[in-house]
Amino acid sequence: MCRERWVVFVWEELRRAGHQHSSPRLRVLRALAGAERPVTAQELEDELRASTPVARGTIYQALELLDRHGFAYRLELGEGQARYLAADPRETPPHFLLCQRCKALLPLALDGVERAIRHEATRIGVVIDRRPLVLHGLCAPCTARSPDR
Amino acid sequence: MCRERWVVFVWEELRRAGHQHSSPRLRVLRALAGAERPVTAQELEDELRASTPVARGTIYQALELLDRHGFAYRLELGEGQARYLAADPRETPPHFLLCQRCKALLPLALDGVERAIRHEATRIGVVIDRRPLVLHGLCAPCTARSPDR
DNA sequence: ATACGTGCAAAGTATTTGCAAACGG
DNA sequence: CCGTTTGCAAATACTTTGCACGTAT
Repeated sequence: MCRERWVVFVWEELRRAGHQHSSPRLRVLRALAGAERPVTAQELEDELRASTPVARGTIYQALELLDRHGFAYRLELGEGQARYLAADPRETPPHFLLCQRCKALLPLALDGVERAIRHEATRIGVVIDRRPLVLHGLCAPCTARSPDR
Repeated sequence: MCRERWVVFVWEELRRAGHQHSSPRLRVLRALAGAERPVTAQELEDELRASTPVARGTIYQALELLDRHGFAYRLELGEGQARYLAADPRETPPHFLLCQRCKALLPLALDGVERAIRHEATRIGVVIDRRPLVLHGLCAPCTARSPDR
Protein backbone atom coordinates (compact mmCIF):
# COMPACT_ATOMS: atom_id res chain seq x y z
CA MET A 1 0.00 0.00 0.00
CA CYS A 2 1.04 3.57 -0.73
CA ARG A 3 2.88 5.04 2.21
CA GLU A 4 1.12 8.37 2.24
CA ARG A 5 -2.22 6.58 2.21
CA TRP A 6 -1.08 4.59 5.20
CA VAL A 7 -0.09 7.77 7.02
CA VAL A 8 -3.51 9.28 6.36
CA PHE A 9 -5.23 6.09 7.46
CA VAL A 10 -3.31 5.85 10.70
CA TRP A 11 -3.65 9.55 11.33
CA GLU A 12 -7.43 9.31 11.10
CA GLU A 13 -7.59 6.17 13.18
CA LEU A 14 -5.57 7.79 15.93
CA ARG A 15 -7.99 10.70 16.00
CA ARG A 16 -10.86 8.29 16.11
CA ALA A 17 -9.21 6.64 19.09
CA GLY A 18 -9.24 9.97 20.87
CA HIS A 19 -5.70 11.17 20.32
CA GLN A 20 -4.74 14.66 19.31
CA HIS A 21 -2.91 15.54 16.15
CA SER A 22 0.42 17.24 16.52
CA SER A 23 3.34 18.05 14.34
CA PRO A 24 5.97 15.98 16.19
CA ARG A 25 3.76 12.93 16.19
CA LEU A 26 2.99 13.29 12.50
CA ARG A 27 6.65 13.63 11.69
CA VAL A 28 7.46 10.43 13.55
CA LEU A 29 4.68 8.69 11.69
CA ARG A 30 5.95 9.91 8.33
CA ALA A 31 9.52 8.96 9.13
CA LEU A 32 8.39 5.49 10.10
CA ALA A 33 6.36 5.22 6.91
CA GLY A 34 9.35 6.23 4.84
CA ALA A 35 11.75 3.75 6.34
CA GLU A 36 12.87 0.96 4.07
CA ARG A 37 13.57 -1.33 6.99
CA PRO A 38 12.69 -1.46 10.66
CA VAL A 39 14.23 1.54 12.38
CA THR A 40 15.44 2.32 15.87
CA ALA A 41 14.24 5.26 17.92
CA GLN A 42 17.75 6.64 17.59
CA GLU A 43 17.64 6.48 13.82
CA LEU A 44 14.32 8.27 13.77
CA GLU A 45 15.66 10.95 16.08
CA ASP A 46 18.72 11.43 13.88
CA GLU A 47 16.63 11.65 10.75
CA LEU A 48 14.20 14.12 12.25
CA ARG A 49 16.95 16.25 13.73
CA ALA A 50 17.98 17.08 10.19
CA SER A 51 14.96 19.33 9.83
CA THR A 52 13.42 20.14 13.23
CA PRO A 53 14.43 18.04 16.23
CA VAL A 54 11.83 15.96 18.03
CA ALA A 55 12.55 15.07 21.64
CA ARG A 56 13.65 11.52 22.31
CA GLY A 57 10.90 10.99 24.84
CA THR A 58 8.34 12.13 22.33
CA ILE A 59 9.61 9.67 19.77
CA TYR A 60 9.45 6.78 22.21
CA GLN A 61 6.00 7.82 23.24
CA ALA A 62 4.77 8.09 19.65
CA LEU A 63 6.18 4.67 18.83
CA GLU A 64 4.58 3.18 21.90
CA LEU A 65 1.27 4.70 20.88
CA LEU A 66 1.51 3.28 17.37
CA ASP A 67 2.50 -0.11 18.72
CA ARG A 68 -0.36 -0.12 21.20
CA HIS A 69 -2.84 0.55 18.41
CA GLY A 70 -1.32 -1.97 16.07
CA PHE A 71 0.14 0.58 13.68
CA ALA A 72 3.72 -0.37 14.38
CA TYR A 73 5.50 -3.60 15.18
CA ARG A 74 8.18 -3.50 17.82
CA LEU A 75 10.90 -5.96 16.89
CA GLU A 76 13.68 -7.18 19.16
CA LEU A 77 16.54 -8.23 16.96
CA GLY A 78 18.97 -8.83 19.78
CA GLU A 79 20.90 -5.65 19.14
CA GLY A 80 20.14 -4.24 22.54
CA GLN A 81 17.65 -1.82 21.10
CA ALA A 82 14.19 -2.16 19.59
CA ARG A 83 13.36 -1.60 15.96
CA TYR A 84 10.01 -0.41 14.76
CA LEU A 85 8.19 -1.27 11.58
CA ALA A 86 5.09 0.36 10.11
CA ALA A 87 2.12 -1.96 10.53
CA ASP A 88 -1.11 -2.06 8.62
CA PRO A 89 -3.79 -3.98 10.53
CA ARG A 90 -5.61 -4.57 7.24
CA GLU A 91 -2.72 -6.43 5.70
CA THR A 92 -0.75 -9.56 6.46
CA PRO A 93 2.50 -8.77 8.26
CA PRO A 94 5.91 -9.25 6.65
CA HIS A 95 8.35 -11.86 7.90
CA PHE A 96 12.12 -11.79 7.98
CA LEU A 97 15.27 -13.82 7.98
CA LEU A 98 17.99 -12.30 10.12
CA CYS A 99 21.30 -13.51 8.76
CA GLN A 100 23.57 -14.37 11.64
CA ARG A 101 26.65 -13.82 9.59
CA CYS A 102 26.07 -10.63 7.59
CA LYS A 103 23.27 -9.31 9.81
CA ALA A 104 21.06 -8.57 6.82
CA LEU A 105 17.34 -8.61 7.43
CA LEU A 106 15.65 -10.18 4.44
CA PRO A 107 11.96 -10.50 3.63
CA LEU A 108 10.65 -14.05 3.84
CA ALA A 109 7.45 -15.33 2.29
CA LEU A 110 5.96 -17.62 4.90
CA ASP A 111 2.44 -18.34 3.70
CA GLY A 112 2.71 -22.03 4.48
CA VAL A 113 4.06 -21.24 7.91
CA GLU A 114 1.23 -18.84 8.65
CA ARG A 115 -1.26 -21.45 7.61
CA ALA A 116 0.34 -23.99 9.92
CA ILE A 117 0.27 -21.51 12.79
CA ARG A 118 -3.39 -20.71 12.25
CA HIS A 119 -4.17 -24.40 12.07
CA GLU A 120 -2.46 -25.12 15.35
CA ALA A 121 -4.09 -22.11 17.01
CA THR A 122 -7.52 -23.36 16.03
CA ARG A 123 -6.71 -26.88 17.09
CA ILE A 124 -5.84 -25.99 20.65
CA GLY A 125 -8.19 -23.06 21.06
CA VAL A 126 -5.85 -20.13 21.43
CA VAL A 127 -5.48 -16.90 19.52
CA ILE A 128 -2.17 -16.20 17.84
CA ASP A 129 -1.51 -12.65 16.75
CA ARG A 130 -0.49 -12.04 13.20
CA ARG A 131 2.84 -10.42 13.70
CA PRO A 132 6.14 -10.43 11.83
CA LEU A 133 8.28 -13.46 12.51
CA VAL A 134 12.02 -12.93 12.67
CA LEU A 135 13.79 -16.19 11.98
CA HIS A 136 17.51 -16.50 12.52
CA GLY A 137 19.76 -18.19 10.02
CA LEU A 138 21.93 -17.61 7.01
CA CYS A 139 20.92 -15.74 3.89
CA ALA A 140 21.51 -17.35 0.48
CA PRO A 141 24.93 -15.77 -0.21
CA CYS A 142 26.18 -16.57 3.28
CA THR A 143 24.82 -20.10 2.99
CA ALA A 144 26.79 -20.59 -0.22
CA ARG A 145 30.09 -19.65 1.38
CA SER A 146 29.11 -21.10 4.72
CA PRO A 147 32.04 -23.44 5.46
CA ASP A 148 34.62 -20.70 5.85
CA ARG A 149 34.75 -18.56 8.93
CA MET B 1 16.09 -35.42 28.79
CA CYS B 2 17.23 -35.68 32.38
CA ARG B 3 18.57 -32.38 33.61
CA GLU B 4 21.63 -33.71 35.35
CA ARG B 5 22.53 -35.61 32.19
CA TRP B 6 22.25 -32.39 30.26
CA VAL B 7 24.51 -30.60 32.73
CA VAL B 8 27.13 -33.33 32.34
CA PHE B 9 26.85 -33.26 28.59
CA VAL B 10 27.26 -29.50 28.36
CA TRP B 11 30.03 -29.52 30.93
CA GLU B 12 32.02 -31.98 28.87
CA GLU B 13 31.33 -30.19 25.64
CA LEU B 14 32.54 -26.93 27.11
CA ARG B 15 35.76 -28.58 28.16
CA ARG B 16 36.14 -30.06 24.73
CA ALA B 17 35.71 -26.56 23.33
CA GLY B 18 38.67 -25.45 25.40
CA HIS B 19 36.96 -23.83 28.35
CA GLN B 20 37.93 -24.34 31.94
CA HIS B 21 35.68 -25.80 34.56
CA SER B 22 34.89 -23.62 37.53
CA SER B 23 32.49 -23.61 40.37
CA PRO B 24 30.64 -20.38 39.51
CA ARG B 25 30.12 -21.48 35.92
CA LEU B 26 28.86 -24.87 36.98
CA ARG B 27 26.45 -23.32 39.40
CA VAL B 28 25.02 -21.08 36.69
CA LEU B 29 24.68 -24.12 34.47
CA ARG B 30 22.87 -26.08 37.13
CA ALA B 31 20.57 -23.19 37.98
CA LEU B 32 19.68 -22.83 34.33
CA ALA B 33 19.06 -26.56 34.06
CA GLY B 34 16.79 -26.48 37.07
CA ALA B 35 14.63 -23.60 35.88
CA GLU B 36 11.09 -24.49 34.94
CA ARG B 37 10.82 -21.59 32.56
CA PRO B 38 13.22 -19.21 30.84
CA VAL B 39 15.00 -17.16 33.50
CA THR B 40 16.57 -13.74 33.63
CA ALA B 41 20.14 -13.09 34.72
CA GLN B 42 18.68 -11.32 37.73
CA GLU B 43 16.66 -14.36 38.73
CA LEU B 44 19.70 -16.57 38.46
CA GLU B 45 21.72 -14.14 40.54
CA ASP B 46 19.03 -14.07 43.21
CA GLU B 47 18.77 -17.82 43.29
CA LEU B 48 22.50 -18.31 43.54
CA ARG B 49 22.89 -15.65 46.18
CA ALA B 50 20.90 -17.88 48.49
CA SER B 51 23.90 -20.19 48.84
CA THR B 52 27.09 -18.50 47.63
CA PRO B 53 26.82 -15.36 45.50
CA VAL B 54 28.07 -15.35 41.94
CA ALA B 55 29.00 -11.99 40.45
CA ARG B 56 26.56 -10.51 37.98
CA GLY B 57 29.23 -10.12 35.35
CA THR B 58 30.14 -13.76 35.73
CA ILE B 59 26.54 -14.80 35.23
CA TYR B 60 26.20 -12.74 32.09
CA GLN B 61 29.44 -14.13 30.80
CA ALA B 62 28.44 -17.71 31.52
CA LEU B 63 25.12 -17.22 29.78
CA GLU B 64 26.81 -15.63 26.80
CA LEU B 65 29.18 -18.60 26.61
CA LEU B 66 26.34 -21.08 26.71
CA ASP B 67 24.41 -19.14 24.10
CA ARG B 68 27.45 -18.93 21.82
CA HIS B 69 27.87 -22.69 21.97
CA GLY B 70 24.20 -23.42 21.48
CA PHE B 71 23.59 -24.62 25.02
CA ALA B 72 21.24 -21.81 25.90
CA TYR B 73 18.65 -19.83 23.99
CA ARG B 74 18.48 -16.14 24.65
CA LEU B 75 14.88 -15.01 24.39
CA GLU B 76 13.65 -11.44 24.13
CA LEU B 77 10.14 -11.37 25.44
CA GLY B 78 9.77 -7.62 25.35
CA GLU B 79 10.18 -7.21 29.07
CA GLY B 80 13.27 -5.10 28.76
CA GLN B 81 15.49 -7.94 29.83
CA ALA B 82 16.59 -11.19 28.24
CA ARG B 83 15.52 -14.62 29.40
CA TYR B 84 17.63 -17.70 28.99
CA LEU B 85 16.53 -21.24 28.37
CA ALA B 86 18.60 -24.41 28.53
CA ALA B 87 19.22 -25.69 25.02
CA ASP B 88 20.11 -29.15 23.86
CA PRO B 89 21.57 -29.10 20.35
CA ARG B 90 20.60 -32.75 19.96
CA GLU B 91 16.92 -32.06 20.46
CA THR B 92 14.27 -30.03 18.73
CA PRO B 93 13.72 -26.69 20.49
CA PRO B 94 10.55 -25.88 22.39
CA HIS B 95 8.13 -23.19 21.20
CA PHE B 96 5.94 -20.87 23.19
CA LEU B 97 2.81 -18.81 23.22
CA LEU B 98 3.22 -15.59 25.16
CA CYS B 99 -0.23 -14.58 26.34
CA GLN B 100 -0.62 -10.85 25.93
CA ARG B 101 -3.20 -10.67 28.64
CA CYS B 102 -1.98 -12.86 31.48
CA LYS B 103 1.66 -12.89 30.40
CA ALA B 104 1.87 -16.66 30.75
CA LEU B 105 4.42 -18.42 28.58
CA LEU B 106 2.95 -21.68 27.40
CA PRO B 107 4.56 -24.53 25.49
CA LEU B 108 3.31 -24.86 21.94
CA ALA B 109 3.65 -27.92 19.74
CA LEU B 110 4.55 -26.57 16.34
CA ASP B 111 5.61 -29.57 14.30
CA GLY B 112 3.64 -28.48 11.28
CA VAL B 113 5.09 -25.01 11.52
CA GLU B 114 8.62 -26.32 11.73
CA ARG B 115 8.02 -28.45 8.68
CA ALA B 116 6.72 -25.46 6.75
CA ILE B 117 9.74 -23.41 7.80
CA ARG B 118 12.18 -26.09 6.69
CA HIS B 119 10.33 -26.43 3.41
CA GLU B 120 10.58 -22.73 2.68
CA ALA B 121 14.23 -22.64 3.73
CA THR B 122 15.05 -25.40 1.26
CA ARG B 123 13.00 -23.80 -1.47
CA ILE B 124 14.87 -20.50 -1.42
CA GLY B 125 18.27 -21.83 -0.45
CA VAL B 126 18.79 -20.36 2.99
CA VAL B 127 19.51 -21.90 6.35
CA ILE B 128 17.07 -21.30 9.16
CA ASP B 129 18.26 -22.05 12.66
CA ARG B 130 16.15 -24.32 14.79
CA ARG B 131 15.37 -22.05 17.65
CA PRO B 132 12.40 -21.54 19.95
CA LEU B 133 9.62 -19.46 18.44
CA VAL B 134 7.77 -17.12 20.75
CA LEU B 135 4.37 -16.34 19.30
CA HIS B 136 2.21 -13.63 20.82
CA GLY B 137 -1.46 -14.13 21.43
CA LEU B 138 -4.00 -15.26 23.98
CA CYS B 139 -3.89 -18.50 25.91
CA ALA B 140 -6.99 -20.70 26.02
CA PRO B 141 -8.46 -19.32 29.26
CA CYS B 142 -7.88 -15.74 28.19
CA THR B 143 -9.36 -16.49 24.78
CA ALA B 144 -12.50 -17.80 26.44
CA ARG B 145 -13.08 -14.59 28.36
CA SER B 146 -11.62 -12.44 25.67
CA PRO B 147 -14.43 -9.90 25.08
CA ASP B 148 -14.15 -8.22 28.47
CA ARG B 149 -11.31 -5.88 29.23
C1' DA C 1 53.74 -21.46 35.24
C1' DT C 2 50.42 -19.58 32.45
C1' DA C 3 46.28 -18.70 30.53
C1' DC C 4 41.61 -18.37 31.69
C1' DG C 5 37.83 -17.11 34.86
C1' DT C 6 35.99 -14.33 38.70
C1' DG C 7 34.60 -10.45 41.60
C1' DC C 8 33.89 -5.83 41.98
C1' DA C 9 32.71 -1.55 40.58
C1' DA C 10 32.33 1.69 37.06
C1' DA C 11 30.84 2.76 32.45
C1' DG C 12 27.72 2.47 28.64
C1' DT C 13 23.12 2.39 26.48
C1' DA C 14 18.36 2.09 25.79
C1' DT C 15 14.21 3.46 27.64
C1' DT C 16 11.13 5.66 31.01
C1' DT C 17 9.56 9.31 33.89
C1' DG C 18 8.46 13.94 36.13
C1' DC C 19 7.17 18.34 35.34
C1' DA C 20 6.44 22.90 33.50
C1' DA C 21 5.38 25.00 29.23
C1' DA C 22 3.03 24.73 24.71
C1' DC C 23 -0.59 23.25 21.97
C1' DG C 24 -4.94 21.20 19.97
C1' DG C 25 -9.90 20.93 19.80
C1' DC D 1 -10.17 26.95 28.55
C1' DC D 2 -8.98 22.12 29.73
C1' DG D 3 -6.90 17.97 28.81
C1' DT D 4 -3.23 16.18 26.00
C1' DT D 5 1.37 16.39 24.24
C1' DT D 6 6.02 18.14 24.08
C1' DG D 7 10.78 19.19 25.45
C1' DC D 8 14.18 18.69 28.63
C1' DA D 9 16.75 16.44 31.88
C1' DA D 10 17.20 13.30 35.36
C1' DA D 11 16.37 8.69 36.70
C1' DT D 12 16.13 3.76 35.92
C1' DA D 13 17.43 -0.67 34.33
C1' DC D 14 19.97 -4.02 31.84
C1' DT D 15 24.26 -5.35 30.17
C1' DT D 16 29.14 -4.76 29.26
C1' DT D 17 33.78 -3.74 30.50
C1' DG D 18 38.43 -2.98 32.89
C1' DC D 19 41.39 -4.66 35.97
C1' DA D 20 43.60 -7.02 39.83
C1' DC D 21 43.29 -11.33 41.90
C1' DG D 22 42.29 -16.25 42.06
C1' DT D 23 42.01 -20.82 40.03
C1' DA D 24 42.41 -24.69 36.74
C1' DT D 25 45.30 -27.35 34.08
